[in-house]
Amino acid sequence: MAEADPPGYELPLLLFAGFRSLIDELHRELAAHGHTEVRPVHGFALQAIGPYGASASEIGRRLGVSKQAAGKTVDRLAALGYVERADDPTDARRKLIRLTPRGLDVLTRSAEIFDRLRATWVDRLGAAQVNQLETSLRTVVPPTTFPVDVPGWFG
Amino acid sequence: MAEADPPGYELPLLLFAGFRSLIDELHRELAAHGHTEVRPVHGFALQAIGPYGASASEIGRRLGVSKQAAGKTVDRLAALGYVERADDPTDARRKLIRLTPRGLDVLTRSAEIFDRLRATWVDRLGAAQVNQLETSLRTVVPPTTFPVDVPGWFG
DNA sequence: CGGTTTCGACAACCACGTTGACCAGTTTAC
DNA sequence: GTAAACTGGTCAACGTGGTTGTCGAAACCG
Repeated sequence: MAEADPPGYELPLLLFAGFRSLIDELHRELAAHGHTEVRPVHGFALQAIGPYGASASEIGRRLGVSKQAAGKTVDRLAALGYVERADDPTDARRKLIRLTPRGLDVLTRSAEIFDRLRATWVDRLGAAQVNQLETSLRTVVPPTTFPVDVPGWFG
Repeated sequence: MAEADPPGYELPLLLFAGFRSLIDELHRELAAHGHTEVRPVHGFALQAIGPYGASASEIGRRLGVSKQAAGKTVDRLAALGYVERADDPTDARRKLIRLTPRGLDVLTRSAEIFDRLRATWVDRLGAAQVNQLETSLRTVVPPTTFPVDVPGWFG
């Protein structure tokens, strides 16, 4: 006979709880390495800036928010010492946002931490299950909302 | 040799994209049924209120936010017509927050929509895969952060 | 009874998003 | 080459969802 399917609302809850547990753990670890002020939103922004820098408008487009919102986030990241603004010699309007060493540090550390976190999932589920989980998700998530285009939808 | 594991950051991104795609679709459908103003946060709050009602402080505790924040959310939900405040005859301090028919409607509709959404995942992945995905997640998410205790972490 | 706790509300504040407006600088079209 | 159109960054006003602190009224408990 048919297996008793759980109610549909459990799926989003589980996805969210899984995501959240990873993000919470990430920020616990980051805080333990001196990055106590950085918040999930900042991580997405730093990722959007990337190693080569970007303009505020570009960041906004990558994140799916207005350039004004991106500008505010850059203000905040600059105040925290994660990025710095530099004039663009080829375009006097543009300000190039670049990661500081501290900003780069949070990015590389995040990558390490995520790798370690994934490894703990492999420990508990096995590599096959984790790969399966990833391929399953990859086939159902609409590619347009991936990889960035993240914030703003919650509030 | 070892299979090439994806970088660790892909896992949270996939989880989030999966969650987000479901929530986005939910709110598209709700909007199509007249619930155009309700936001994801409100859904969690309505769920926390439940069919028997709750006080604002209780809602705050269930959601993991302050009673003041819960009170503001209740204000908004009341303005949108999803809940109403009633005096508690057994405790003159308390105000009982109850779902209006409209509030109940959004909840029952959400349940239907989530069921339908899960069914589309089953169509694309097969029942076994979806069940597998759910059991995998169930084993790795810390039970303390489940099922509620949701908002406030992002901002 | 009196001390402590709890509920709901008010105020001030913060983080992060939105629009609209504006200037300065760059591109494009004629 | 100049005028028009577009683009980048910033300022202002506002909305929403959080926070803490304070407070009076009601309930609980010794």
